Amino acid sequence: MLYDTMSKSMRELVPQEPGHLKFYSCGPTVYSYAHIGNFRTFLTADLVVRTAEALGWQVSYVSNITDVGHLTEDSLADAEGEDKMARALQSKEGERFANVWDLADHYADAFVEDWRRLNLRDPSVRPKATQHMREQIVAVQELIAKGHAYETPTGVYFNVASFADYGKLSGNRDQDDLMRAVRDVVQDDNKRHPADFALWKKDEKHLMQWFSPWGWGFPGWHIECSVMAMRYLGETLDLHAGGEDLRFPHHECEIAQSEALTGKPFSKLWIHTRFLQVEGEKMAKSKGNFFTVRDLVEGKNADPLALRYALISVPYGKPYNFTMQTLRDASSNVERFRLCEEKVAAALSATRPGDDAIGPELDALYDEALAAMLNDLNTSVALAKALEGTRVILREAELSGACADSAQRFLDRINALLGIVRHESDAPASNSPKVDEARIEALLAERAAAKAGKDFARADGIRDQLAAEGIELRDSPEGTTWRLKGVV
RNA sequence: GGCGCCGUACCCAAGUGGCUAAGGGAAGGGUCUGCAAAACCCUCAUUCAGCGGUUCGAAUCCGCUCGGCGCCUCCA
Repeated sequence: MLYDTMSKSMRELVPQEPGHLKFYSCGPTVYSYAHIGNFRTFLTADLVVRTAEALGWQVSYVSNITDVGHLTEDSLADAEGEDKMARALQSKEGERFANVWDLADHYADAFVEDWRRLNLRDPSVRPKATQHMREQIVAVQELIAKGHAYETPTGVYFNVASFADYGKLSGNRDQDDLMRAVRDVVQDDNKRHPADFALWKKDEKHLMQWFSPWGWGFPGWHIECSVMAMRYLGETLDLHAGGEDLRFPHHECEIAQSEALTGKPFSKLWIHTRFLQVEGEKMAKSKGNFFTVRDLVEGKNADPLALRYALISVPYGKPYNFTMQTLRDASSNVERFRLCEEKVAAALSATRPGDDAIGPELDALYDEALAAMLNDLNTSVALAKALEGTRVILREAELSGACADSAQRFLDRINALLGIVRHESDAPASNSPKVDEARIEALLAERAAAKAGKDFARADGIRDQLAAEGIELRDSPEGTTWRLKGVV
């Protein structure tokens, strides 16, 4: 069950081909590092995939990378390269790149790195817009042939008047009304209707350009997703996802193009992830509350799993106010899973005799977590059930071998569903801590000696010293371990 | 002007007609510990922004008021 943005109601997601989900999720434009708001949206897609897989479905999951810098749709076509990527190239961070292509590659690679750090499943296909130029040109030609598009001196435009359903997703049916409200709309006199949108822009000065039947230029923003989605998933998708801002115009335009082309529904269901706010305000660089994944993970030593936990802790359909406190809360929760992993690993090798006292309870909790995810991805409840499971595991003084097997199964299944127990990819889990491990070991040895000699003042002194450096000690009968605490 | 969301304990937050209003964090008490930390156990909303209404019954439905927020051709 998912909340479908098109019908504005809860609808059951039923794949056209039983047990095989065809899913497209709009990816980022790679002109900068992706921020945590971007990732809330991609995390939603990830959870859809994981939930479908938990059901035993096969999932064809396509998530694109937009590596073409698009102009504002209504800007004049002579925009002198003033698109997002060109602007990024001219910015301070962009100076190190030789050209826009290098810039796009760099940020695309960084994006995939962050993606894996946050434990997102790799899509079946991660197509790039620049690698599907021919298909885009062909699609535009077809739209012209079918009378849904026309050429002007500045480009090729989709004729909105030719598609009666335009506005069915966003509710923006009254174009005059829309025009009245929108400020700063630059009119292009060559367009037949203000709402017509570009399929192809003629521009011989653009930093990225391709040759087409209409001369040199570049494709409109919306056409790439239509083309790539249909190329890999067929004419009708089961589900299409994206951020709430994409509902209009991007997805509205995708529908118009795709359905004009095929005469078939473009997607059965649509879901849109609400925007993330930070410290009560919209994220903005000027407000100082703008965070990329690497800002938090590298700059603040945040555990990537904790960040993932925090970002999925509120269901995708609700507004979410991200704060540093939320991240700290998430850290202690993620720590619980880690403790369980250690405890279970130890119990597995100990193979103590005894009954499986916790198996049925854990299985029930997993079922409840899955049921919550099936209910419009209710991550709050799913996470609560997962946490209750850790309590069940941790409250046992000693896990029997049978209990350990059950606990392991629970952790594996929870991790497959929510991705919060352990890292799944080979990507570096976190940055190598900038600490001198040998020195810490030496101090721990000294402290152990001090403790043995009842010199507790010295022992506590060492503990305080390390604590000041963000290193937390834990004494146990087996000895002392240490770990680096995040500084968020 | 159009479309839409939210207001639940100190904080985050689930619950959308009916058993004791999930879960986490913080806080307080206890077990453990040389002392801590971590872990575990216990405590922590007669009440769901306010006011009316519908109903045998509402945090949940309807209306109004107050407060906060998002999207509307750059944006996840």
